[in-house]
Amino acid sequence: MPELEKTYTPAEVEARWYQRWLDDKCFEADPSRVSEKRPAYSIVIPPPNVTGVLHMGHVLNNTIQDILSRRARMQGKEVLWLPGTDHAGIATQNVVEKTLKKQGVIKHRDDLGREKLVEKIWEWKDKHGDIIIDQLKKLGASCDWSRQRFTFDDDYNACVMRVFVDLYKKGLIYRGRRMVNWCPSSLTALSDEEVIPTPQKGFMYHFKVQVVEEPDTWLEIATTRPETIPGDTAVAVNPKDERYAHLIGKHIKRPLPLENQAPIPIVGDDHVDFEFGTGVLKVTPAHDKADFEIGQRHNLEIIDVLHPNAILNELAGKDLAGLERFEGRKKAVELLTELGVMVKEEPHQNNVGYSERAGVPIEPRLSEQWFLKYPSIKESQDVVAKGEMKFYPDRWAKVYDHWLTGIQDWCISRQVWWGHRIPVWYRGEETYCGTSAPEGEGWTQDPDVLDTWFSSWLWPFATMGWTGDKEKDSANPTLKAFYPTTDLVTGPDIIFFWVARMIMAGFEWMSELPFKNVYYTGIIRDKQGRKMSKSLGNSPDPLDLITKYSADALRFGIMRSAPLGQDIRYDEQNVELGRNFCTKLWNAARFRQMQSSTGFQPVSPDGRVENSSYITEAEISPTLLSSDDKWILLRLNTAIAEVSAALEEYRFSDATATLYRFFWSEYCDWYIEASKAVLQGSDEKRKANTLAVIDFVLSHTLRLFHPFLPFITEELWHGMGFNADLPENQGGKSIMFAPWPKPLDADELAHFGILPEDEATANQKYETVNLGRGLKSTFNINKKVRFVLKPNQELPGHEIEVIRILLNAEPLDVDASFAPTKGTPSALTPLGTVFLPLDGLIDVEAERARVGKDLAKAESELEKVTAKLADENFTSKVPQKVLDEHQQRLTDWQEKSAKLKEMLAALSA
RNA sequence: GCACGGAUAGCUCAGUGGUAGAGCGGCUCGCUUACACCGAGUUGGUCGGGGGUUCGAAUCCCUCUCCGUGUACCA
Repeated sequence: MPELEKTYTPAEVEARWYQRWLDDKCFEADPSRVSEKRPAYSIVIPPPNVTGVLHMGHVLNNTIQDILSRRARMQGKEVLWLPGTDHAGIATQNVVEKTLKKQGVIKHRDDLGREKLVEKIWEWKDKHGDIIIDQLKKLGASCDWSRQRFTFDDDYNACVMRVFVDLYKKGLIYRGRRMVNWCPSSLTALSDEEVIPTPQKGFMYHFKVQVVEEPDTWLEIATTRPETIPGDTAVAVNPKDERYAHLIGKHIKRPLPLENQAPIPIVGDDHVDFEFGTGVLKVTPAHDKADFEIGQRHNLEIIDVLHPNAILNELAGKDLAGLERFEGRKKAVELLTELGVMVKEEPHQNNVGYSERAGVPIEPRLSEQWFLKYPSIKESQDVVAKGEMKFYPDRWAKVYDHWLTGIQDWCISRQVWWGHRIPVWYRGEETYCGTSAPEGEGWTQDPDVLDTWFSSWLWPFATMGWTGDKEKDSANPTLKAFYPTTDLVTGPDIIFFWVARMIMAGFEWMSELPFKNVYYTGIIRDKQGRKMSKSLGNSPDPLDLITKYSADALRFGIMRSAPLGQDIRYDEQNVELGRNFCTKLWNAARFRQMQSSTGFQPVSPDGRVENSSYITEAEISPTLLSSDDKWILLRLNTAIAEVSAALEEYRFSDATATLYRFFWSEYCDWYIEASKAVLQGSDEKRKANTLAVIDFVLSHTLRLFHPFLPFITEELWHGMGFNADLPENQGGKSIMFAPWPKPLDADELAHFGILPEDEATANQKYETVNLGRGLKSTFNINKKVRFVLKPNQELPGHEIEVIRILLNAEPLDVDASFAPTKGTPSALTPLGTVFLPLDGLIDVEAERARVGKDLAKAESELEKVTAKLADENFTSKVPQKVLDEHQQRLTDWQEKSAKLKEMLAALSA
C-alpha cells in the first residue's frame, strides 16, 4: 500500500484526479450501456452565459447536480450530465459593444454593421467562452464534456429555426404592432418577464388645463410623467363621475408643446378610477399600455414623442426636444410653472418597470414585433398540478400554476444582432417563412433576432441531437436513452423564463415532459442577508475560495448551509469548516494506515483477502466484536440510511450534517478513541479484527462522502488501497463507480451478532466517560489521575480498559466496595459511581455546593413530575405510553435524588 | 392590495402535541505518539407579540408585527 503524504495537498490532488477522470472518460455517457439493469440517469445543465464567470450561485447549483450525478453513477446507473453554454443575446452583445466602444473601435454598432459586429462577438466567444467551463471543471463537475453544446451552434440553430417555422405554420407565431416593453439602453423589445417592477420615489404633479368650449372651466390633472404631455391626445374621465361627465365630448387645451397647444378631446372611459388622483387622466397612447388601449377604444391619434433611446424628439416641441426623459420631466415642470398652470407636486411612490439586464426604466413603446401564443399550456399545467412532475420545494408548483393561468403572449423578437435571426423574408407584399432563404431574387430577411429563451426552451432535447424528423429521432440512441431527463436543478428566478417554457416545448415537440423532478435552489446571500451582486462587492470569487480551501471544501461548505428551498446565508467560515473536515478525513485515514505497519496479523488494506467478493464483512470475526465495534457498525447503518434518504428527498444540508456528525463525532471522537484500547493492547487477533472494522467503516464512509467530496475521497480510496481487487467498473478504476453503500440488513446483523440494544450498551459507557471527564474538568485536573469506579454490576475487563483510555485515567480502579474519604468528588453514571480521589486536595465546601446544585435540579424535576402524576386531570386523559414515560421519569429522579442526598450527607458528616 | 415563505441559543439552522436540540462562535483547560485545520470541558433560549383549543403548544387555530419572494393596468 502506498503511504499517504503527511499533509493533504488539495491543489495537486484535485488537478491530478480531474485530469485522470477525463483521460479515463469517466464522465462520458454511453446510451448503448443502458438496460433494464442499468437505468439511465440524465440531467441537463442550466447553460451559463457563454461570456460569464463562475459565481456562488453556479457553485451551489452545479455542486448539487454533481452530487446527484455521482450518486447515480454509484447506484449503477448510466449517467449523462449534459453541459453547455448559452449565447445570451442582449447581454453578450452589450458586453462586446461596450468593450469595442471603450477601445475606441466604434462609437455605435452601425459603425461596424451587422455582419462585422457578429464576427467580433464570435471572436469574443472563442476567446472567453470556455472560461466558465474551465471553472466548472475546477469545481469537480462530472459533465460529459464530449457532448458540450452551445445554443448558437449550427445544429442548435437548426432546431430553433425548425421550431419557429413549425409554430408559424401552426398559426401560433404572429407579427403585430403592439405596445411592448422597450429597453432604451439595449434598444430592443423585452418580454414581460424581463421587466422588474421596482418601487420608485417620485412625484405626482398636478396641473390644470382649460376647457376649450368653457374657458372658465379648468380641469386638474395628476401625472407622474409631465414630459409626455406633448404626446397626449385626449384626457379621459369616468362617465359615471358626476364631476366631469357633462364635459365628455368637449376639448381641453393641451399646454405643451408651447408652440402647439392643440385642443384634445375629453373622452369617457371606465378605466378611469375617480378615486385616484383628480379623476382626470391624461391619455398618452404612445407611451403607456393602458393609455394605448384607451386610445384604441376612442380612435385617438398616437403621438410618439420619444426617440428609441428615450430622448425626447421634435414632436415634444422645441423646448423639450433633445432632452433625456428625466431632464425633460424637469423642464416640463418648469414650463408648466411658467404658464401658471402648475398646481402642486406631491411625493409619490409608484412601481416603475426596470429592464432586468440593463437596469434602466423601460419605456412602453409601440412597435412591430413578433409574438408567440404559448403551445401545450394545458398539458404543461396538468403535469405539475397532478404531481406527475415534482417540484422541490413543492410550493413553487403554485407559483407555476398561477403564471400559466394568466399567461400572456410572448414577445419573442429582439432588436439586436447576436442571436437566431428570424427566419422570415419579405418581398414587396410577400412574406416567406422557412428554415432557409426562399428561392428567387429580391427577398430581404427580417432584421430581428429571437429572444434567447426562445432557444433555451429547447435545451433538453435540442442538445441531444433532436431533428424533428420522427423516424430519425426515434433512431437517435441518446434521445432514446436519456430523454426525458431525470432531474433539473435551477433557481426559482427563472421558473417562468426557462422551466415553464421547457415544459411546454417538451410536450409540443417530444410529446413528453422534459424532466421528472425540478429542484429549486435558494438564493445565496451574504452574512447580512443581502443578495450577492457585483455592485455591492459582496460576492466572493469561487476560484479564490478553491485556491484557498480546495474545491471539496467549497462544495461541502456550501452544501452544509443550503437547506431545501431556503435562501443561503453565505459565510466563509462554512468553507473553512469544509476544509477542516477534509483534513480530519485525511488524518483519520493516516491513523488507520499507521496501525497496519505495527499490526501483527497481515491484513489487506480493506480487510479483504484475495478473490473475495466486494463484501468485506466476511473478514470481520463476529466473535471478536467489541461493544464499540457493534456500536459504530450500527451508527454507520444509521448514517447510510439517513444520507440515502436525505438525497432521495434533495435534503442536501441534512445529508452533509449527518456525514459530519457520523464521521467526526461518532467515528473519530468515540470509536477511534475507544479502539485504541485494542490497538494499543497485545491481543493480535483482536487488533486485526478492529482494523477490519475500521476498514469496513472507512471504505463505506468514503463512498458515502464521494458525491460531496469527490477529490479527497478518490485520493484516499486509492491511497488506502480500497480499490485493489475490485472490478474496473465497480470501484477498481474510480470510487465514482463503486457501489453506493447499503445498510447491513437483518441477516447480516444477525451474522455479526449485533442487536439493537448494543447501541445503548456503548452509549452507557460513553456517558460514564463524559461524567468522569466532567469531574476532572470541574476540579481543574489536567493530568492523568486515578479514577475509581464503583460499578453497579460486574464489567468485562475490556470495557474497563476502554473507559480507562477514554477517561485518560491512570489508573482506573474498579472497586465494588470502595469507601471514599469525605469530600471525594463523584458522579452518578449509568455504570455506577465514578470517584475522583484527590487525597485531601479538594475543597469539601466546593464539592458540597456542586452536589447541592445537582440535587436542586433533581428535586425540581422530581417536583414537576410528581405534580403531573398527582393531577387527576392529567392521569385520566393521557395515553398509557405518556403515563409510563412519566412514571419512569419519576423513578429515575427519585433514585438520583436519593443518591445525591446520600452524597451530601456524607460530605456533611 | 393579494399569494407564498420565514421569524427557536451571539450566528446558521433541526425540531408538526408529551422532560427545548445540533453545528459554529464565546469562555476554561490541554502541543496525551492521526489530526492545534486538533482534543476535553463549559456557557447560551419566557421558541417574534397577543389571544384561543388542550391535561399538556415551539408544534394546532385566530390575530398582529417585522423580513423576504412572487404577483396586480391605478395615471
